[in-house]
Amino acid sequence: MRDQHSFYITTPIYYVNDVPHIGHAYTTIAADVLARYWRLRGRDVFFLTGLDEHGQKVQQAAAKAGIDPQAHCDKLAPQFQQLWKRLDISYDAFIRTTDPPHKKIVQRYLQDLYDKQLIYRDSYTGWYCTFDERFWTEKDVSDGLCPDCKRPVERISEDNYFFKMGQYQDRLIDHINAHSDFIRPESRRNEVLGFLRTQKLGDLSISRPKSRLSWGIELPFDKDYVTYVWFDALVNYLSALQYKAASPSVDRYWPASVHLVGKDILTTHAVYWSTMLMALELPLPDTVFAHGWWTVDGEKMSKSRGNVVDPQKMVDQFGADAFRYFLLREVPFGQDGDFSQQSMVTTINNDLANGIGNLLSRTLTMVERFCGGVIPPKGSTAIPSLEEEIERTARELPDRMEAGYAQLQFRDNVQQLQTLIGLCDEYIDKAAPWQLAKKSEDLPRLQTVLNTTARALRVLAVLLHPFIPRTAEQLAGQLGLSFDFGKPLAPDVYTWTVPLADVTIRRGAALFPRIESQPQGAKAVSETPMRSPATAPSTIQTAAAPQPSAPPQITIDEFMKIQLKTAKVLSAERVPKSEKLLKLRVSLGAEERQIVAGIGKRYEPESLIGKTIVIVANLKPAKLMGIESQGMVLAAGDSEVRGLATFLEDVEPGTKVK
RNA sequence: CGCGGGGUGGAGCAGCCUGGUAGCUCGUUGGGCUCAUAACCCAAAGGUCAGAGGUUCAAAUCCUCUCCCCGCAACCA
Repeated sequence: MRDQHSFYITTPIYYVNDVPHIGHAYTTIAADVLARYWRLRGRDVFFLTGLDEHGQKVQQAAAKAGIDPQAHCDKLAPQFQQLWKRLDISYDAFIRTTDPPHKKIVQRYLQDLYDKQLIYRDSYTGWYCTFDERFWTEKDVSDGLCPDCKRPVERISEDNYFFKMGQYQDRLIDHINAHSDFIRPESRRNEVLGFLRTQKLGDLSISRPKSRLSWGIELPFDKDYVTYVWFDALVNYLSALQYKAASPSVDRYWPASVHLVGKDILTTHAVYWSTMLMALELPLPDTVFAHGWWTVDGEKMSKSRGNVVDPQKMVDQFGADAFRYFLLREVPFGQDGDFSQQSMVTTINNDLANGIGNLLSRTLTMVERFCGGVIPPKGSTAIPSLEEEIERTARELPDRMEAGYAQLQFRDNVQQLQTLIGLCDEYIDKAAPWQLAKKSEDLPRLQTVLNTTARALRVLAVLLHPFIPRTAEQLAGQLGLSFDFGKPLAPDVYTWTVPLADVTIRRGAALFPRIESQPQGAKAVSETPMRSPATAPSTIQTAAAPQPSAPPQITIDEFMKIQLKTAKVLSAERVPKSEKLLKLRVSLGAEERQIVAGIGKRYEPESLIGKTIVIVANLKPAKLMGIESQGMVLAAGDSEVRGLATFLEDVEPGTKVK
């Protein structure tokens, strides 16, 4: 079992078929900040990230591209690795679930559980969605469509292997209760506890027959099956230690200190992974931390909206450090946040350009001008109260930051640093070194002002490093110091007490130039998701990513099976308790129909009365929230209704439409 | 009565558990300074803390009800 000195942090392994977006970057940057901080403090850090490369979607995409799945993965993997490089992610290992050693280890664990009779075979019947790679219950499926992605589901009955997850329910509840830091933030912990207390935890299917899915890790005890993707993926946290790190690394690093995850995969980690570990008789991680999600300009991020934020673009435009800083400073870690270009620019200008950048700039200029470019020793006091406050703040800062990091409160930590910067600005203004420089008898006071500020900057360089590694190095360098941030810093660097004097500064470019133009919103930078000039010669093969497949062509006969008719809306009202359903009574001339339509978000019921619309007249009736719907209205838009089909002329109700 | 989160100066949030002068960031206005990246400093304006009722010497904070918003679930025939 790992000793307290070591620190093992992980990100989820990202699905290789995904295009990297702000969410991937967020988790990984947060992990990097922690890793960098604890390395500086001398802990034995192991930082793992990587890729999940198995599963149906990879298999399909590869088939489509006409290449081997492994080749497909090899093609896509670099887009993540390149991004991490640009963002200065200091991972210690990058795992890919197609690594042969990983596969072996997964198989070993599977065999182990099978031998202990914790995995058994049973038959299962259900509706299966190929796209989502999951089964749905009868209740979930409507009209043969997957409730999630709306693609057709298939009725599948097959034998599968199940992990006896259910038997660990009580033990898991006890564990969560006994370890207040196990699931964080607290609201998430309550959520999981609520789930475990009120629902019976079932067993977990951990296999897929090869006939359906071949791209996976073969079950060691049945060569006709591969393992279910989560079993494969979660084990990465353990397997990486066995072949990616210096031996004996399981002992050295397990259990993990922090699994960082997005809130969407909390259950998987808190429940599946925990029970798997229990079954394997291994200790559970110290903390599973679920962070929030980003919206973009107030809207959900999605491919169809075209507002996916491309981290590469952000780096091109603002630089890696500014992007890193913004993500962790904008929102308390754990909560959801909104990304907008505007707030990004504001933050960069205020905190980085006008804050730390400007403080360094003004300090160095004065050292140059008044002290010949050499940081002067401390002289006599200039403004005792402020000097004391700066010193006290700087002395307390390391401990406060450490507490913040222990709680993963990045934003608080950043704000602490801003406080010190603000104090220094105030101090400079009030002490007015440019006035002191005019009289030689004020020289000792001038020296104190510049020395105090330089010392604060030294502290800031070190404490800023985890967030903005490259800039921190420049900052130290311009101060005439050289820190090797790759290694643990001598403890005294953190202490205010160490004198700083007679160092020749090396003034350089502005740390963060101010951004003057007010760009047009985040969309401008995100609309071209790929192939920016900077992502360079398309080594990144985007064509291999899954494309929405074109619908098959139909014949005129097939179309004629659909009977479309005009209908006049007689009455309309909302379906109680539904979000978007309207109950319409329509006239088809001879007959009347009741239709339930999901257009209540776009239209008020009253506004529809008297309108002539188009309906599908021969659709099999169905019940929606208990109300029968005898047809369907035609409207533009996919998940979001954009407009209702109607006519320029007055048309008799019941007229055929084709 | 589906589950949960929330409504605090123009914007975004903290404070609420453990009642006692309403705080932060941004923005706005006025002033100062000139070392600095039109940066920095100071000051000011701006809030019936969603609404109503209750408990209390005292309520943003505790209790009850109402209204509204946002997730999730159900629903897009």
